[in-house]
Amino acid sequence: MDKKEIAEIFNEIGQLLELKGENPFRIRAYYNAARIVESLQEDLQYLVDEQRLTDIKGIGNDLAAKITEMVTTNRLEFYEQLKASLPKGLLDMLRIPGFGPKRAKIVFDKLKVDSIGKLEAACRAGKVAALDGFGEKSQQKIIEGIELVRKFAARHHIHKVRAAAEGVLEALRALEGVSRASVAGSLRRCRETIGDADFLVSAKPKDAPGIIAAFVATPGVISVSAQGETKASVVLKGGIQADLRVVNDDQFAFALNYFTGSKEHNIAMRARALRLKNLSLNEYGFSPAAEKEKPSLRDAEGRGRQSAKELGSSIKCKTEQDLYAALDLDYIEPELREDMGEIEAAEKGLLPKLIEKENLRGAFHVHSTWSDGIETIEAMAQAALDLGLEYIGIADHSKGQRQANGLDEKRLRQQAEEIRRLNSKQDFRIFFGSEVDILPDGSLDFDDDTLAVCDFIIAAVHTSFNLPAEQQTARICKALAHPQVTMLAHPTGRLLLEREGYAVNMSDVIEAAARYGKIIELNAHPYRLDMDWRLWKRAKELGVKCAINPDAHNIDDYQSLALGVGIARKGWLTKADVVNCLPLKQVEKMLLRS
DNA sequence: GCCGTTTTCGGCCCGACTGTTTTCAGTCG
Repeated sequence: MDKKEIAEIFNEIGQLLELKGENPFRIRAYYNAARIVESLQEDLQYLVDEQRLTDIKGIGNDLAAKITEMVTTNRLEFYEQLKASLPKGLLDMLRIPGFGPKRAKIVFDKLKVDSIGKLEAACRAGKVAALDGFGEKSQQKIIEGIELVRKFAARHHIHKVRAAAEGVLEALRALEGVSRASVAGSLRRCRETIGDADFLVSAKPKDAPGIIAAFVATPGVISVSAQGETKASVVLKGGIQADLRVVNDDQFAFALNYFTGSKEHNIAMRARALRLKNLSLNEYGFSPAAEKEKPSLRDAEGRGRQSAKELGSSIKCKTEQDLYAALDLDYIEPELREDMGEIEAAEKGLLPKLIEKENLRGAFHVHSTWSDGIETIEAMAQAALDLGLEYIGIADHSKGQRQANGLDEKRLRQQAEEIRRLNSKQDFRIFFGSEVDILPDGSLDFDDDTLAVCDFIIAAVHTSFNLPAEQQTARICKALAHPQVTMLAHPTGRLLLEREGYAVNMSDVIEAAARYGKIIELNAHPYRLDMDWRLWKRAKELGVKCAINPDAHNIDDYQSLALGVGIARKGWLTKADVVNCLPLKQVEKMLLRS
């Protein structure tokens, strides 16, 4: 079993234990282990062989034994038994919003409901409302939740959520009484996919209800899931869940930090506040750590909450920078907040200076009317110049892409002429490349003499998506070994290709790129946004360079470069890691060398 | 199930909202 499979099993164990009503801390240990294993960089087999699993924080004797069992025998007895003890459909039901393990257990015990289908039938028959702790409203919410699950099963692509969020944020900023407003959550952290869009606003308490009311009435809101005095949840067009919180301005930095997350980063921050300063940290501020038997904050209707707020004012933080400083940490950019080493690095002053959008001086992988682009080379070059870039790399499709009007050897040489002509008459450099198909056996769509016509070659998989992972990986690694290949296009092509059954072992691909000194493209195109940020972190460690490319087929596609930079930041990439941050002269040198 | 300048037990982050309660449990982030 590989890391991903093991992580999935640990996650599932966590859910199953929740359904059984197990100790929540034991459950957390499994979720935690899933995350740790998935992002582990060392080879699992080595760790098992050398019995070093327990050296990893969060993995004790028990989990180490379970990992060892999975690695060596390809199964886990404990998991098999656990799974067999509960009906399979129970896990599915947890995907229904507002319907967690406790309720799943109740409907199963009382009504023998063990699937989403049966749950829906029971709701429609009015049986769920009659249960203790349930009612008409819960029953209706479950029905709506089931509809939502069916309609919008997946997380949303960040391009889509960003576009929807921009309008909402603008509307919030324009509201009477709003002093500061920001997006938060995974949108701010720049995850490739987003579960829901989080918004945070600061305002005087008296203005909060009006702001909430305006938020739920924002154009684009199709339904309201929850509406309180300081918090509301809605569904935006396209099925995007959006949450808003309103806080006082002196709480804004704390709340922004809290709601930006990640959850794991928050937990680490709170633990640090307790350990180092004996302070309790929440979304409103710092407060002295509570005594052992803490008085119930709920009892004294309102007063408890108020006193917590008063205590919170003991250390003021106007900005998140202040907050990190209060915990003796350098400021941590939102993209890094995954509890993947950023806190340790911030403590030691070792955080990298992340790449900025302004650092980009050019972009490779631009298409034109020569293949399937909708603009001429000249128009694409002009648009790039208007954006402040100094160069682009044209890379139209090779002859294998017939449907995309791929260029054969003859047209490729004609295109070389055209680009030479354009370069001679304008003060902007166009590099001449080709997006060459990697054939199923790993060879390239052009012979070496033809490849030599180009300044650079982007190798790309466009066919045989459904090869077994091992074969797919070997195919790509073979192409990377080709001396004339400069970079690899859309290495995972996740969002487009996963649907086609595309599977590739990216760790091997990154290692091959390191071995042969090849560049890996970070494809920022909306349909191809590439590679998990953990993989970019790995690539950086191995010294593999990245090219943030728009895969542009029209002028608007350049806009996605900004998002590409966000993902690169998430992978801890700096200017030095990204080849299109290089000035023109150095790019020329680099391409001539290869 | 993990962890330990309070280490082999007793902790483990914290609060809002909802719907069902008449004092709270469940869920979510």
